[in-house]
Formats: sequence, C-alpha cells, structure tokens
Amino acid sequence: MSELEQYIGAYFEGITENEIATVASLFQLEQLKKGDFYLKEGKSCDKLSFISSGILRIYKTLDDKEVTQWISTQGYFVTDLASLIFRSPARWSIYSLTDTTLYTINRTDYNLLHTIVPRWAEIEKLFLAKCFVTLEERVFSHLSLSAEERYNLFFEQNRELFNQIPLQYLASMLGMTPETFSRIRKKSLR
Amino acid sequence: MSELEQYIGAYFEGITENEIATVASLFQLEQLKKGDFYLKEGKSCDKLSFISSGILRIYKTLDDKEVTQWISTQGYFVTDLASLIFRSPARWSIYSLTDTTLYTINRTDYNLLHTIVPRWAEIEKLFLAKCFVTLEERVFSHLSLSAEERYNLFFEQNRELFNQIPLQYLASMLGMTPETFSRIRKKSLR
DNA sequence: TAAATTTCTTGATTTTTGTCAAGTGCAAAC
DNA sequence: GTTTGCACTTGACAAAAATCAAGAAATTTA
Repeated sequence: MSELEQYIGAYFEGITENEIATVASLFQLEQLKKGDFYLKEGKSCDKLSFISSGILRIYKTLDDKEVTQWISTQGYFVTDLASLIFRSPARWSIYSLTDTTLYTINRTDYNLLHTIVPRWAEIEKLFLAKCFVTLEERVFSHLSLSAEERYNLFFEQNRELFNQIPLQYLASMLGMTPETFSRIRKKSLR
Repeated sequence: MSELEQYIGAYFEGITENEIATVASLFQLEQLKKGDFYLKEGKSCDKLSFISSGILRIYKTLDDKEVTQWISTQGYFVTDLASLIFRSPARWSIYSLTDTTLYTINRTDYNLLHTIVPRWAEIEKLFLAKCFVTLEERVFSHLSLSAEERYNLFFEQNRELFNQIPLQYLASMLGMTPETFSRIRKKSLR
C-alpha cells in the first residue's frame, strides 16, 4: 500500500481498501521547488493536494503586510476550499518553503469521486467536520489565550517545525509579531 | 412553505421541494425560556437545531472566566458539531439569552437524512464547507485586525445585536474585555 | 570563501489592551 | 416605589504586545 493510500485510509474513516485504491489512482504526482507557487490569490484553485513531503505556507497579502494563515506539512491536505468548491477567486496564496512533493487531484476528478466511491460525500463530510472543529478550537485559542500561551501550545504540538522554516511565519500564523515571538522563544528556551 | 422549509431551501443549495418537505418534517418544535440551557458542556449533544426566533449564547467555562465562542440568532443552525457527529463530550454550553423558538432534529433522524434525501451528504458537505470558510475568515480576523477593527467589522455586519443582548458577551466573542469593548464603543458613537 | 541577503535578536519606546476598583444607570424583584 | 442585582462606564495603573532601529547570526549566492 502506497504512502498516499495509507494516508487516505487514515483520513477518511470507514473507506474500504478497494475505494482507497480507486481514489488514490486519481491523484497525480506534483513536484514543487522551494519558492514555487502552488496557488496565487485571486486565481481559481482547481485542485486539491496531499502533501507527501515538504512544507507549504498559506498566506494573504494586505496593503502593508503579509499574514500567514497556516503552515502545511507532510500528511496535510492543501487547497483553497472556497475556490475549489464554490469557484470563487482564491483568497490565499500558497507557496513552498522547501522542495515539496504533492499528490494532486484536479477539480474534475475530485467532483467525480462520489460516483466512484458511493460513500464519498459522507466520508468527505466527516473529514470537513473534523476540519471545522479544529478551526473552532483555533478561534477559541485567540479568544482565551495570550500570545505566550498560544506559542507554548503550538510549540508542544509542532516542535519539529521550529527548526525547519523562518520563524516569522510561525509568528504571523500565531497572531503576533516576529519580535514578540522571539522574546517568548528566548524565555521558553531557558 | 413554512419558515423552516424556506430556510432549508436557502441553506442547502440544490435541494428539491420534495426533499425540503421531507427534511422539514423530521424537525420538532422546541421552545426555550430565557435562561434555559440548550446544551451543557460535557454532556452529549444529540440534536441539531434551527433557530426560528431568539438568541443563543455558545460558551465555555474556564477556571477563571467564561469565554463566548459565538452568539447565534434567527436563521442559524446550532449544535455542538463534534459531539453530534463524533459523539465526543460537548465542548460548549449553550443557553438562551431571550425566549427562543427552535426546530430540532435528533441524532437518530439526522443520521437517517441521507437515506431519505439521496443527495443529503453532498448537500451537507457544501454546507459544512461554507461553515469552514466562515471560520477561516474569523481566524484571519484575529491574525490581521486590532480589537477596534474587529469591533467595527462586526458592528457593521450585526448592528441589531448591539441593543438586544449584554455587550460583555459580544466583547468576549470578539476576543476583548468588556472594558476595552466599552471604550471602543464610546469612540465609535462619536 | 567572501559577499550579499535574509532572518533573528535586542533595546528603547509607544501603543494597545487588560486589570482593578469605584461609581452610574437601569431593570427586575420585592 | 424602594431595593437589589446586573451591566456598563470610567479612571488610574499595569501588563502585553507592537513599533522602530540597530546590529548579530544564519543562510544563500556569487
């Protein structure tokens, strides 16, 4: 069983082995060099990808600054969901912070999945529900935690990221400036 | 066509009139007096409701404070999604800030919907995707906006709430203290 | 390897937001 | 209608976080 198949099995609860193989066959290998764009804000995002290896940064450019919405790593799916599903202009730019290997399905094949895998919509619904709950928790962290508490929580769960990418992006993703991030980091290293 | 049916039609894109009627018939009228609980943290949430009238507050109690995650009003659906779908203990308490009229479907019937309405899972997937995108925007507001900017944005879109419920709950929902909220409010009234 | 670029750190300072405490206004309850 | 609670406001102050600027460290490029 390929890596992709294993992940599909893990992500989409209750999917059968046959279904996994069928789904996996619709994904194409896609390679990004460090610095390549996966998606640019305003374009249409007509694909969904699974990250086999590498790190992507999802961000938006405002007048005076860039805001990093999320850092996506091995094992995550990546897309602009609103653009993929509702065909709205992409809200995010996405580019690679390292050389990256993706498995990508285009919108056409993605939309066929429910005809190939009867339970697909149900499976995807469960997947989306999980994503929704994760985001609820993330909102809650901004309502209830200080910058330092958000740092510590994220650090516990994502230590490995801290020596792989520029920390300024993690700072932005956690809703603080690089300077604040640096000071909290110094404190927590002692 | 009843109010509930109209809203179902609006929420779940592409659903047919017959399907709407079938779905609507599974919802039961539920009345809450001001101050009644819809759900308590830690319990199982085995229902999903549509708010016909009234206002609900969704919050969590921490050691030292209560944090309001969301204020739900007419036209919204309300539940603890993780608890409804994955049967985990409810993360939120939900109670009514005013007398409230709901249309409620229990988990058993909810889980039958896909057998009654063939496209249900697909419809629900689209609905969840919309919810996800809304939460993405909410996270982004915390990464990119100041307390004052979040206040103004929310005020523009939800003026009517500001004279219907205690403002401290809106403050909490926007991630600031009642005092900060009050000062911003004073400024923006001038 | 050296130069250039980017990232990170640090200090000084300002701004924003939170905390604490007192007081006002209002509405529900008696 | 007086009392009792809330909810809200306000002021003084403290803490958290942002900003600005300079320089150090690390990484990339030549």
